Amino acid sequence: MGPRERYREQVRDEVKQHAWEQIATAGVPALSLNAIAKQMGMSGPALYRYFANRDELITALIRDAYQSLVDAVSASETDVLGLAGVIREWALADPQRYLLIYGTPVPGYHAPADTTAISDQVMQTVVATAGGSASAVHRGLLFWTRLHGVLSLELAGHFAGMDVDPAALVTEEIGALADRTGQ
Amino acid sequence: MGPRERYREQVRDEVKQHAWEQIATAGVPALSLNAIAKQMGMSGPALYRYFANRDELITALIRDAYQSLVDAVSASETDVLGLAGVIREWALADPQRYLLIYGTPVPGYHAPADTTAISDQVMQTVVATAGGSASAVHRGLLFWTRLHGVLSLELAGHFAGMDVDPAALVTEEIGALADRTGQ
DNA sequence: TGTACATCAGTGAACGCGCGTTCACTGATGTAC
DNA sequence: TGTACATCAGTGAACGCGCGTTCACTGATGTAC
Repeated sequence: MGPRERYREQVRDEVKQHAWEQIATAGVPALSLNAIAKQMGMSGPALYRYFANRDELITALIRDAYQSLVDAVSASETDVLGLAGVIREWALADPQRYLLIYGTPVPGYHAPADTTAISDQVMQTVVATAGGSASAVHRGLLFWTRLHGVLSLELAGHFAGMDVDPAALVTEEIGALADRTGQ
Repeated sequence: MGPRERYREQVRDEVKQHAWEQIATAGVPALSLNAIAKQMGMSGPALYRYFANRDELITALIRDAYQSLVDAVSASETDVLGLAGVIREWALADPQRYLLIYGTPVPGYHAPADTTAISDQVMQTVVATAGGSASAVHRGLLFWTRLHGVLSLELAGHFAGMDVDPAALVTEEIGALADRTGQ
């Protein structure tokens, strides 16, 4: 990798970093190439050296988000309950990153096929941790729906003023699943 | 209610109807007063007779969505499993209506206090149907997180190509909850 | 029943804004001899 | 080690667009006498 290529990677990373900050502040729809360029002290068109267009930048962010989740999930060798904790921590560490993947889909935007491949990897880890048998696939599915149910309502702020302990809820729901192992 | 007032209501309703169509097509962020006016054969500024600004229109939509859910939920006198079915049907009938309430929140937008009051009504029905005791509140919570877990993943298309029957999942998860009644 | 007046729906022009994206160009940087 | 050339990052101007919103105005509609 020559010096020019290395520089390209650095700038691409910096652009993505600013993109995440924008998403965190005002959501995906407000993500603007011009605004990012301004933040970086560059002119708008300069970014087109690094991303073909706005959609390609969003795609890169989604890919990174999935990859980061796969990494977090692969690195942890625990039981189902531990796995749920890892995923929850990952989501809470950067809510917008979780919501970019599992939040309300942006109408009109279609993720490229290879991101689906990465997301399957997450599911595989879930299934593997849940057991490995045929019914484990089913338990893996329940793992997802239960965790996502608590997590997405928590991140959306729907527990506000309801005296709810989301962490305890996750422990309860996923713990009950773990007890079913071997049934 | 005089004829002018009646006419106002009609136009407001028509505006909201077009707004829902726009949301269904391109999501909330793409909702535009000018575009709605054009669809109705009016000039943009005309809509300001009916809604003070864009945010007030969105608030009206959210209020209507909540109210519609409360109506659907109040009208059905069934058990927990039936209630889950009613809510799921309501969500599937108009996914964007469900997502406007329980989807990824729009950063920067804060719903007025009275919509929170209506959403509490939904929760009350859930709790009442789940039983009525103190632990029923807890079961009501689990009802929500489990149903929302399946439903939101289904609407977001995350079950695509996974050979999943969402209706069966809901039946299984909510059914298991119902069995815990009296514990 | 007919007229006079007040109310209010809707128009068109205008403002300022920021967006994505293209294009021709400058100037710095890396590379090959 | 020094020079010549090709590569490529970044600029500034420009295009067309649609947005939310304000404002002065016209013309129709309902209301009071």
